[in-house]
Amino acid sequence: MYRIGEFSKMSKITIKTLRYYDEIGLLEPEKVDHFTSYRFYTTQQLVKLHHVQSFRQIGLSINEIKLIFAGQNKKNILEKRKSELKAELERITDQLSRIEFILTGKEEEIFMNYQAIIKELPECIVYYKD
Amino acid sequence: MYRIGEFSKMSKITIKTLRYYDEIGLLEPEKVDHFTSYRFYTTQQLVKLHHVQSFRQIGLSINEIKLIFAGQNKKNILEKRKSELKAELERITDQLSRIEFILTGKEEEIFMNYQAIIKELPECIVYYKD
DNA sequence: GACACTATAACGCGGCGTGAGCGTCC
DNA sequence: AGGACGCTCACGCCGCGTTATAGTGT
Repeated sequence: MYRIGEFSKMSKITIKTLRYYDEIGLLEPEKVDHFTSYRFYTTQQLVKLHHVQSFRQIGLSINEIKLIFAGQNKKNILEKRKSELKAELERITDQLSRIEFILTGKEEEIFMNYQAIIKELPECIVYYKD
Repeated sequence: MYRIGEFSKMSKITIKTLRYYDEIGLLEPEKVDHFTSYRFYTTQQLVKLHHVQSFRQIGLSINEIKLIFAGQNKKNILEKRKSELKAELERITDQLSRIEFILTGKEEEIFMNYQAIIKELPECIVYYKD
């Protein structure tokens, strides 16, 4: 039985995070002293916490990790995360190309034309598409 | 002069976001009626808001956008964002390979060995590296 | 008077970090 | 008795979305 500080050092998870995981019911200590409210952990929790860490490392939300612990199909959740990551990948490459676009100065020209249009049609529905 | 609802439709930015941008000083309306507190926008704000949108689209934080409007070196901020995106890219490829690792079932074996070690050395410093 | 429009204020989200202000162990 | 350790609130972050409640315009 380890107290929270020692357990924190073993797992390299901050005390605050451990208390948070307890609060939300993700990882509860083996025992809690009724009088002092001190938390006590065992190696069992260490193993589970290690699982939590590896799931966090691939970007699963805490709720998703809870679902896995509750017996939900792990493969489905991982596949879902995989498609999220692919979407993120697209977003990032899109953002990178947009940045390049701006850095090469092409955006300035477009913007100037754009202002010209607005000056020409000050009350028009240039933007208004619905 | 457009009221917030019309301006929202023109820019396709929600009313709530427009009010938020006003509140934090990112984009203030041209005029605010002293009596009714109604906000009034012009095409000038429409142009600026368009800029905000394109900066948001590349993932800049609102503070960074404020800095650009305040005259800070735009190129530096964009380069900084670029390096952040490259870091994100690495994180994503790492997460994807970790997921593949778990999905191919290799992780189970490691985990089982790991539990065996813990059982053999229940009070040892297996995790304790510092 | 109905109904669309506007306003402010306060809370929620995720995953903790950061204090304040206490009690406990050795 | 002092210092390291533990506890429980409660607020901060970011970029808004979501009610709730009330005033304004036509």
